[in-house]
Amino acid sequence: MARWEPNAAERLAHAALELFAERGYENTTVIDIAQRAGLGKSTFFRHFQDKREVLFGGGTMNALLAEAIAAAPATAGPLEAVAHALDAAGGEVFTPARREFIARRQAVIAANPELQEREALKNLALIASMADALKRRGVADLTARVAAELGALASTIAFERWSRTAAEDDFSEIARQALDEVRASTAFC
Amino acid sequence: MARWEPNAAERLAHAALELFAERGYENTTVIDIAQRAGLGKSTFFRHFQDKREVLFGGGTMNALLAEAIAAAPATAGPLEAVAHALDAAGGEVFTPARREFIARRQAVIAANPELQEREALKNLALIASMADALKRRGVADLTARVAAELGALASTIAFERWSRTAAEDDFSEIARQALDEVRASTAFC
DNA sequence: TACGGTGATGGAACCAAGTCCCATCACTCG
DNA sequence: CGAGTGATGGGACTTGGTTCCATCACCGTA
Repeated sequence: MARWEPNAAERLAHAALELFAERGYENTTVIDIAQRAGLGKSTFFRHFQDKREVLFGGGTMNALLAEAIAAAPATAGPLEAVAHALDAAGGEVFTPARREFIARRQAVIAANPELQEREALKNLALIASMADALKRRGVADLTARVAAELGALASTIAFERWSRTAAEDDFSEIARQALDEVRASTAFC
Repeated sequence: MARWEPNAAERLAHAALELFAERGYENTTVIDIAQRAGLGKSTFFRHFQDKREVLFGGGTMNALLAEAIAAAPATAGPLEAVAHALDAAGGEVFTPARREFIARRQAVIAANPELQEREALKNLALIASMADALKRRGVADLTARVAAELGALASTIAFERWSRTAAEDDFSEIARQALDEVRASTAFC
């Protein structure tokens, strides 16, 4: 079924992360990445829209969260539905097996403003996606936006904690805890 | 005091907005911008870090909001302090005189993902700046982050409404109203 | 076995963003 | 009037990103 070496995109993403970690994002050329993956520059841009995107390619995250929100029990309030989504993220994306990889990726992003910009935009899209999913459940517009925003904040906080854990803690549990703390904090505002 | 034609940065920003509105961001070259301002490419990059930054240059916003939060009455809670900051923004930045200009700028940004990325990052910095200012008032870390996030959301909503108003409504009032609505919405989460 | 179709690839030519470096020019001060 | 200062102009260069075309590996079919 597979021609040539398969998984070109995956190989490129892997090579890119390696090189970024070794020499930094700025000191790595697209040609460098392609060469390490045994490919050419053209092929790189056939698989990724631009150099940044090679770190953000696996993005089915939006759909995953939206579906999880849609699938939450009808009795669940907005934040409960969001909690459902974070649960799903813990089960499918932020798994113990990927923790190391994701943490290294995050370190690379943290070291480069260009990548932070891309991440910020992806995060906005994620929030919009969650808010839309909530509205489709009949949640009022503004409430949906607030809930999505609070969910994103909880997710960020949970991610910070989870990626620092040495133990193989479950992201879902950490996220639920973070979301509870965030919800409690709104009372003090 | 002034040599040559003064206000090079201002002239460049003005020329850039004109050209972006005329032909779009992507179809405008840095050289085009510089030429319309009567300057050279080198001079453009001497005044702005990159092509995107020409639309975000006037950014003393962070300091403005942080100072307004610091200056809020000691009795004010986190969200009241944030409201104070939005008030200041309405008085210094989102003034009736600049409404038209800012709205056109926003239209250009809305039409281009590259510019949206930059804006998203600036917005993150703004939130961090507000959260820091709140912490310096003794607000608990998490509460500060939540309040800053809610403030940013209120600001975004207020801006959407303000830039669409034909009348010369006061941003501060709209923002206060939006913040109240956001606060109320947290109860339904 | 031979042949054409398909899809992934490689590479060259090209444009624009951004950097570096140096010459130049306008103005100021002694 | 001459030296210093700071903004400018422009050219050479690297890299990101696009476009186009030739190539190559595999597949199905005759």
